[in-house]
Amino acid sequence: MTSQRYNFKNIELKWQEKWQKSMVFASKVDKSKKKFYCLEMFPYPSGKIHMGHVRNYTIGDVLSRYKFLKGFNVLHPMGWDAFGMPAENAARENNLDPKDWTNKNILTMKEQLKRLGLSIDWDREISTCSEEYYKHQQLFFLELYEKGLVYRKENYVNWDPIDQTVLANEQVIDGKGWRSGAVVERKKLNQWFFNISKFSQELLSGLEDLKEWPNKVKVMQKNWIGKSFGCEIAFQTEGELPVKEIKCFTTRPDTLFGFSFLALSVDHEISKYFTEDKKFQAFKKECSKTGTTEEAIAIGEKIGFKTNLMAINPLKPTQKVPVFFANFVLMDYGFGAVFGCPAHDQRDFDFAKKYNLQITTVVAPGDDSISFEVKDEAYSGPGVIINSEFLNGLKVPEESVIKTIDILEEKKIGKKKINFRLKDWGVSRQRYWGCPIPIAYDENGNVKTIPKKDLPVKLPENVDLNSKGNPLDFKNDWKNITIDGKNYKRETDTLDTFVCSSWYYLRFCSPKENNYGFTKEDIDYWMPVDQYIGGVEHAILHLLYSRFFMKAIGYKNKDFNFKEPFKGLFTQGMVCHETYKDKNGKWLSPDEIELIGNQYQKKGDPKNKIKVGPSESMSKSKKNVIDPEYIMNNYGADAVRLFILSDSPPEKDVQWSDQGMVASYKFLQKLWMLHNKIKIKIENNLDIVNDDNEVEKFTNQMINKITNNLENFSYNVIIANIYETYNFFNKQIAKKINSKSLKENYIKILILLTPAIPHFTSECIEDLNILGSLEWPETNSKFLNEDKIDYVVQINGKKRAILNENRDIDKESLLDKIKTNKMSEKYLKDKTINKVIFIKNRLINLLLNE
RNA sequence: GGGCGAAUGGCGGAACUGGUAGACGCGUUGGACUCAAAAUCCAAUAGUAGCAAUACUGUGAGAGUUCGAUUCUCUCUUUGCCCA
Repeated sequence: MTSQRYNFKNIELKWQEKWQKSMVFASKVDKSKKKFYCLEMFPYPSGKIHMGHVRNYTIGDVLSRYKFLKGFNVLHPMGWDAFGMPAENAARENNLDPKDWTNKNILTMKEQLKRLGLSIDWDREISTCSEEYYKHQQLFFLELYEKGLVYRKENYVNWDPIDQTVLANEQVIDGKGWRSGAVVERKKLNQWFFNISKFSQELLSGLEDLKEWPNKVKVMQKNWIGKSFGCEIAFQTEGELPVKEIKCFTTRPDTLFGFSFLALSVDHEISKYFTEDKKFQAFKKECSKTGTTEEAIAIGEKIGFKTNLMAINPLKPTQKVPVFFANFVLMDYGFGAVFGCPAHDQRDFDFAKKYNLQITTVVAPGDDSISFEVKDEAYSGPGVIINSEFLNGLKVPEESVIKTIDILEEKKIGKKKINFRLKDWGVSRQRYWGCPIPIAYDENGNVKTIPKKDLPVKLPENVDLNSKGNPLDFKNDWKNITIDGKNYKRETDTLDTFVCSSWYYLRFCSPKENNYGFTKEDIDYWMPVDQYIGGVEHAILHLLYSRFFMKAIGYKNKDFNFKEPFKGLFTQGMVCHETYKDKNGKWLSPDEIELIGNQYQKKGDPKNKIKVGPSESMSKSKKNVIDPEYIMNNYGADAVRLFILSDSPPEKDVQWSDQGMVASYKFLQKLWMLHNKIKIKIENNLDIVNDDNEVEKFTNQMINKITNNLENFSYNVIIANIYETYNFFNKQIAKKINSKSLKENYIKILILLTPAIPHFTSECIEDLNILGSLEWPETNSKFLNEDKIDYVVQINGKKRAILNENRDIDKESLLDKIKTNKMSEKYLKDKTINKVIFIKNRLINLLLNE
């Protein structure tokens, strides 16, 4: 006798053990079957899983299980993005080894993920901090170096002068170090770069082939790559310095008659003539205080340092304008020099106002505004060129830019040029907990690659994490090496963790291959990833870097036969919760408060009234988190899966609701009761009725609905479909019903529910003694179309009646039916029908003469 | 400032290529069971008027296309995200 209560604790554990033992989710290359590679972004092992993980992996699991039941050979792996700063910080705070901290977290989180009942092939588990993983990455680094895609150059970093360490952008808060509070300086360091900009055009064009990517992600990448069409102009200069010309890149050569100054980056090569100039050095230091982001430059005050050089307007040689160094010009855009046209660029406008430079309007908004003059702010919109001699009248922007470039080329003043905003990828991190770079330097600082046979370069253990700066710098026994009898010092920077995540999807195809990161046979079969699922926060960097990595590996590699790693991309929304602050403005977590009447107060402290804030993405800092482990222990994995899928479409944010969670739990209990009732009817062969196809019809319609909703990622609607199914069967079961048909269709229904609530349906199927493998049910189209249809009858476009009539009825017959219906008395009496609009099997609209 | 979305009951959200707006869930209300409560079950639930059948209004605001618009076009408002 089945128990009346659904005991999720025993049942979920039982099935998780069964799945693991029988290795149902183990995947191997099988060319006779169609493959499906489903990948969710792998987690950072921060300690415990959070609701965001639950949502991400539940979505992926629904898809994997569906494809599995559809007969695909599914690859659904999981691993750990295990290098990175939090481990180093946590280890320092708790006096631990980052490795131990990380591995402990991995064990915890793996258990939690298993507890969710995911259909993961755990045999393919990888961890990026293991030598088995990063040794291949070091080999890739050397290969890319050989192909000329890796190079070293000096670049600015955020430098914390107290901690003597390099800070990541997110560690700089209001211009100060997050830990020390010291004012952050810009400092130049030698760093390694991946030449991603070499592929700018390819990365841009490749977006067009990504048909199954959300458009917004493609737009974001496109903007990030930032292709602009413009012109390179060499300005002749006069002055006391031995400088004859300065090259600029501009997208607005058409505003050249509005030229009023030339601005250089403080790192421009001309700055070498100012190394002795104390005022310039002070100015340069001042510039280093403003951030390097484009936004900081746009908001910050524009300051300049006037040189004694004058630049000549190539289109109007009588005009000579001053040359400045300015803080808003960056060396890595164009040539580190821009020409200033204050009337039509707000940045230039602000600068010109400050230094009292000429502002000449050269674009007017329309033909009728030739006398237009820029006054309080720059005008950057469309219009026509004015005040520009032979350029006058050109339409901005569609003809002005191109025609001006033609003229400049003809006069041999400028050259057409395409510029990309995308900069090369700096991969050096002055950190311990990362993949070592397989490079050493001789005593003169020359680069020596570590011989491939000596890989991996292992990350040393027992380092002193409390030292200032990068601990590897102080690890002399590791740092000093000899290669072929010569002494070298190792590179002590480690690789950006984005490198690790740029190829992990390949490693999942060949997780145990020892000689190389993957085998060709494996990736030829499994790649590309058919569906990649993760947060939109990775829309730019991670996805762009991964696409680059694919191209870099394929570069000069004839064997390589695919270009894009992720065929389909799905970006899921976040899990949100209200925020709570107590009377002192301190954040409180949901379990620290209680509702008394209409007012929240702190538990055990009735005087402490709580202010409820808006719902925001769950975050530790705001304490608005719900612990998945607590939820799983109290309600079970299937109930959490059901809830997390139910309330919002997966691509949108979902609002956590305790009531919704409880409702999902209760629903499973109800579903279990229903199962028991159905089971009794089936087993006892009750109610043998011959003429009963209601159940069959409903089931077939539901197969159709759920299948379509699965294909469209409408997972929230699937949950509604499950509720509908319950409501239907719960009504049917009270009636006399054909047991044989009930059994056949109920099994199909259980399969339909499996992607969402796999433990539950597995238990039900076993409970009915159904043996053998299960397949996704096919729709019998004969049940999809009802024999009778509710026809909407509209009079002058307004719904007036619904007639239940035969399918495929023709216009005239339907009209006859209407005329004999009682409604005609009310609406059609004394009126003439002017026109009839008839949509087959749907609607009829009668237009009357009033 | 630019780009891309979004706006539907008290709430989360459904609605295939324009064709019955509000599926499904939450909440609320009423009822059953109970000494009572919880749990469970049943019913109602966009608004207005009406005992009711029913009628009118209604998908952020305004216009347009159409026999017909939540859906398509334009303008505006609010809001989210990304870039600046």
